[in-house]
Amino acid sequence: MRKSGRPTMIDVAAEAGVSLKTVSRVINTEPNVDAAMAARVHDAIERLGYHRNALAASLRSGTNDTLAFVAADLANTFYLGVAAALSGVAVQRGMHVVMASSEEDAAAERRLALDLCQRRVGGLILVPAAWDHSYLAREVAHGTPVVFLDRPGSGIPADAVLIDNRGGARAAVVELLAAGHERVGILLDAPEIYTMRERLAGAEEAFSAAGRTLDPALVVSGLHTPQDARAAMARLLESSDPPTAVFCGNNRATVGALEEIMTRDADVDVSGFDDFELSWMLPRRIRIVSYDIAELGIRAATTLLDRIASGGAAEPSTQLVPTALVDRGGRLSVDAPRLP
Amino acid sequence: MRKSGRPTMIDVAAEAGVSLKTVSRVINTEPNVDAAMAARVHDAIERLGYHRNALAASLRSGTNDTLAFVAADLANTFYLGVAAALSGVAVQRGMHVVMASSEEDAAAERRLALDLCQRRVGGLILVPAAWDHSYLAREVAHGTPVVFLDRPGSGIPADAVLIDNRGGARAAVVELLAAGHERVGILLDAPEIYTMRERLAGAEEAFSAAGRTLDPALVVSGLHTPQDARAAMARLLESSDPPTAVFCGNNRATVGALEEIMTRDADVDVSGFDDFELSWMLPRRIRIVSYDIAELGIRAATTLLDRIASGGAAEPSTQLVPTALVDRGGRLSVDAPRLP
DNA sequence: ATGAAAGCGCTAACAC
DNA sequence: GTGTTAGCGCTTTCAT
Repeated sequence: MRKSGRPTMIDVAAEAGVSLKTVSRVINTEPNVDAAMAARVHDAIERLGYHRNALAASLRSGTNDTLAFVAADLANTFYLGVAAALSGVAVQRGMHVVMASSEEDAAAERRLALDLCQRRVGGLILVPAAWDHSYLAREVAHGTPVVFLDRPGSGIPADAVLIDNRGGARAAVVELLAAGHERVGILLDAPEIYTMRERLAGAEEAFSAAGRTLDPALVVSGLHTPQDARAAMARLLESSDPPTAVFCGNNRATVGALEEIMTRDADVDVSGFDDFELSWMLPRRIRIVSYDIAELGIRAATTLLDRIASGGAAEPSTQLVPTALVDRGGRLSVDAPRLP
Repeated sequence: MRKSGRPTMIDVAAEAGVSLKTVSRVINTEPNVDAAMAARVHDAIERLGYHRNALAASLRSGTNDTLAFVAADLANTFYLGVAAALSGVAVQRGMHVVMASSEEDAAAERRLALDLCQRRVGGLILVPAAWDHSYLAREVAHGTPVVFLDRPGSGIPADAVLIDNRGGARAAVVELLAAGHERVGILLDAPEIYTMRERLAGAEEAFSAAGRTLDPALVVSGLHTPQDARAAMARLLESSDPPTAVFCGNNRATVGALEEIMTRDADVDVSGFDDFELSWMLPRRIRIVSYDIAELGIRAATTLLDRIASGGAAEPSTQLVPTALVDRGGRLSVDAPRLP
């Protein structure tokens, strides 16, 4: 019997008067087991309060039913939404999800990712904070598939699930230009961030398509908080030739810009990437490049699970989640999105 | 060498020309290892691209550096905030966090919790969806500590980290009564939810303290979405003797009530439990029972980690995270909270 | 349809 | 200081 700890399969086998292997067969619902024998085993399991040690099973079989999600910032609702969606898909398919946050730090990402591989997770979903991911080459080669989310990775064969950043930004700016705006400000987070570069590129494409060029004086980068964005917006509005419209590269920039604009009651059209909670409650109408956050998580999870199931034969793919330009604010709509 | 898979400690030992145990010592930075030997081992590790198999280590040692967090609803920003805080504390102390969501379903909670115990997680942080947790008695007895979060559990010795629901609600309603409101509506989610019962009890305490009693006609329960709350608010406002103030039991109720009140431009004081994003941006002043979500996660994680470290000797404790009654909306404040 | 034996990769006792 | 020997609890051969 158990010496001090939990009951093991051996204890169950002894209790049921069968062999170890029979217990294993019953627990894993393998075929070719006598019903009466199975019943005896189940009885013994019940009596002993036995629970299978998944660690041991995983060690022996080499399989693992845990996925890992390394986000760039788990405190961000975006990644949290992704995590929830991921988790839902995984649990539905009998797997679990470990989550961790790199806090946008390349070294932390590397440490976490390798640490999770040490735990022999079944696969890795990674929001790149690092530039180069060849440090994962061995893990991928040894059968731990990786899916990049939100930003592309490099250095290893891996699938990627991204947002159509360029297309979404282009559509938003095309609209501003079509509305006759001559001076359009652009507020962005750090250019080191992939999505910011793509969104800026999208804005530039819109200008090119209109046969115009973006005024560098109206592009402000490195805005990390709404406060940064608010200050930047203030400077733009106080300049000699202020913008009449602004495109914001993410929801923090949008909120900051709005705060300044609303405080001044300035006449500036606002368009921004990323929806945010209660955006529909804003007293002023704005346009938002919106997309389905859950869709991102669902696609990443299914892509990873499929690759695990298939053994990783197929070519790495890159999926783009589409965006939509929508109205927010300006009225209290009845079909407001549910507060999570 | 490796037959097909990853290199093992044995491979490293062979490569470095030392024994298995020496490699183990080097990897676990045990004392009493010759520096030169350690260097040789590190070289071999580097050459082979060896990564320790944490599963095997955990199986053998019986310890596990993964914590599990079973939330009631991972799509809720509240639990996500908790999860992020938890995760931060855990990673800081060299542990990982697995997250799962019971979706407020007792059976799902049980399945998930036991499943995670099968994985021999080091400890469990649980938001109870079930009423009875004696199904975990064996796991707790076998050394898997449990901490209940947000709601108390039952049937097992376990720590709990809760919000001061009663105190917060009482303070909010005391204030409404002190402001001279004769008729105060109360909007709540399902009474099956512990926090709702506590918050209602707090409201009742406030009435008692004022020598008054709550009018049952003004208490509406079972409001799960903002839409439900909005409809309930509409009914209250259309009644023959409508309330002049309303206390909302959670942020969904607050948002729904506000939507109806703002649409009608009704003169109703609003006070609600739970802060929410952009609440400061509301065009109308409200009062919010606020608390530090991260604090909840941090306390739960440290409590669990301490219990794991101490072997679980101490008596189970219950901690109450304090609340504060704060102003929201009514103006654009400069010190707006950061958008996550 | 069932069982015996081997071993997954590592750590914990003991030797030396 | 270092090596040798046992297992952790399970799944996987392979035999019966």
